[in-house]
Amino acid sequence: MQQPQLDLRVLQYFVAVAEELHFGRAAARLHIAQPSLSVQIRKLEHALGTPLLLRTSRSVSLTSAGDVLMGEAKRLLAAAERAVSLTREVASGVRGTLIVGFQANAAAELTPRILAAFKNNHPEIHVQMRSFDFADPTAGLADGSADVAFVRPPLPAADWLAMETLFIEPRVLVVASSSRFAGLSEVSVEQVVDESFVARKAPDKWRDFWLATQARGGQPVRLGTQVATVDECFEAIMGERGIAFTQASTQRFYDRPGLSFIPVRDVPPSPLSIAWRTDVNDGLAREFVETARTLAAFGGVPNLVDSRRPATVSTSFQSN
Amino acid sequence: MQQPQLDLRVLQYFVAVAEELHFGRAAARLHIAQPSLSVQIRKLEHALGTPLLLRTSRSVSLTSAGDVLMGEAKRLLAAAERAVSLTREVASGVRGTLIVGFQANAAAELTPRILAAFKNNHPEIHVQMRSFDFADPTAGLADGSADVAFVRPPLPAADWLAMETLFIEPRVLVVASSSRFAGLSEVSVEQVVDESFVARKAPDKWRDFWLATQARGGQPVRLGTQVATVDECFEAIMGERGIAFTQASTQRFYDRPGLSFIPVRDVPPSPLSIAWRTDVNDGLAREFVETARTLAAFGGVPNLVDSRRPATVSTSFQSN
DNA sequence: TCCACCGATAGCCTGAAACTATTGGACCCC
DNA sequence: GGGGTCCAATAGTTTCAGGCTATCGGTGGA
Repeated sequence: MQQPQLDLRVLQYFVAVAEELHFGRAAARLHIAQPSLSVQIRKLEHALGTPLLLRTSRSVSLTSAGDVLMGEAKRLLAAAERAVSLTREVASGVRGTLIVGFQANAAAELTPRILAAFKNNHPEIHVQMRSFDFADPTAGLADGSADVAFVRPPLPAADWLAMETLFIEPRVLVVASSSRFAGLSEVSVEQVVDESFVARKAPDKWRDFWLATQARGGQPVRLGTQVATVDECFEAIMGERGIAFTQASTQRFYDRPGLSFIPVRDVPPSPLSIAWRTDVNDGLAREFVETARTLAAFGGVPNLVDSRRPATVSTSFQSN
Repeated sequence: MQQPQLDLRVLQYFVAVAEELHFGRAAARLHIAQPSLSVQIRKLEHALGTPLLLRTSRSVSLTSAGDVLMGEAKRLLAAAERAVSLTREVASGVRGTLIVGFQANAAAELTPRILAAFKNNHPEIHVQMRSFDFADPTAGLADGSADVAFVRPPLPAADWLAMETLFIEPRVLVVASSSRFAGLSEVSVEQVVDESFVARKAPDKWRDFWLATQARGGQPVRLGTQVATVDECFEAIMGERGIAFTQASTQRFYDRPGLSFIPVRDVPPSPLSIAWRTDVNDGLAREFVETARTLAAFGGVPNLVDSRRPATVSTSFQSN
């Protein structure tokens, strides 16, 4: 993150001038003197490296850049104000908070719909999405830093953990575009058994699931780089430091030049589940789960393994 | 718009501390001295009226308000940066701009889909949505301040104007909840012919369309308040200064306590069209129209008059 | 031609925010 | 339990960004 070299106050000045198209009136509206305003706008233009306003001694008009900036500035200022009041409301307890843990692309296409529906039903609740890296497959539930989470089983069994599968999608192989596998319409695990695999820095059971050790017929895995996040993973793959399996939806969220996604014949699919803690009685979390279940039943995620699967409740791993 | 009393620089300071959970390291990362940082954070907390960080002499942690603010701050900073680069790109001509005029709720549920699809097909183009009040039913096309526009016919005929209907929806009557009409399942124009109507400050033909003068059987209209925007209109209605007709989709976008929407039996429906200028050869505008047409064919707007209507091209008003 | 309008410039002044040095509380370890 | 270390807070100083007033200069209308 760079220094934004942008000052919201100056942005407000600019919006005032852009709306009034008159430095004098804008200055009056801002309760500052006209010369101060002129100077600030000039500085802003200098900082951006482009004129924003065309002035004659009789009129002021916006350049196209100024026009764009005005729109952006208004949105920014509104967002800033919302941020302030949101923070105040959370602080004062007026507004409750639900922290939703997730990894990578969360529940894929379902995520925005679930969030929209939940916010619609609970406008007084602030939903905080929090991303977790591979080290915690429970996406924050384990240490209580999330109230509810989108997770990908298998998770370590724990009696305080409950989850419900929203959908099941196939896994695909990710390779560098330069790889000899790139462009194949399908591969089998056997074909890639001798390749280096990018491994997730995660609990053994989870790491092994993503290395598909079960499907290798006892063949040991050649380990490539270890990674903590999806981005690191794809970075490693593009750098030809290994290949990896991932859920099919990542192709739709992370596709980029240099990567190639190939269906795999004989790797078990990956469920996407919503999980929560059973040892805290969190009504909001339950409502969120309810919303997620409803939306999942609607469908809308492409390329599922079995879209007719009924929603079922299970405690981690095996049924209870 | 209030003064945001928020400084992006300070927000950046806060994010650094929130991420490092250590004033010394954060200060080093920001290239400032630790005491300066402490002071700024304290000021920020004071301005927001709430503690954001819990400090002991051995550790720093986030309060829930701090947690929320961190998320908001990151989004704000990212948005600020995007605003800067967007403005620069537009200024340098790297990024083209398409200005889309609209009124009220634009193309209703279709709007975000059209925008998303267009942005997907033209990631290098910045789409600027610009709202217009009733005074210009062409939503900026007339004076060239929009390249393409969502409009609601009938428009004044003009040979430089072309348009294409995306969908047609019924019109409904809007009244205050306290009105004797509120709660009726349906009304006829005859029933409300003696009421005061909120009139749009607009060209006669357009104003009359929205007063439904054609459907009144020659009865003159009692004019209530004159309004320039939808918000003003609903404000007037809630203040019982008149009632009005509006397109059905407004109910889904502007519904609020104090307003009541009632289907009307015998008022002609309102088409929503995409319009552009024929006297400038704007490829982007044509592409936008194309996208809109395609998405409209998909449907997805509830409660249409005739969803089987084929897309047809016509110059304003009558066919050409 | 003169005047009114309006943005830019010049010069001054104040306060916000940076810096350095130091204090004071908490934990660790012997 | 006392010395050492870590770390945030406080004190006091300095600098400069941004505000102000006064004025200039260019433009268009009367």
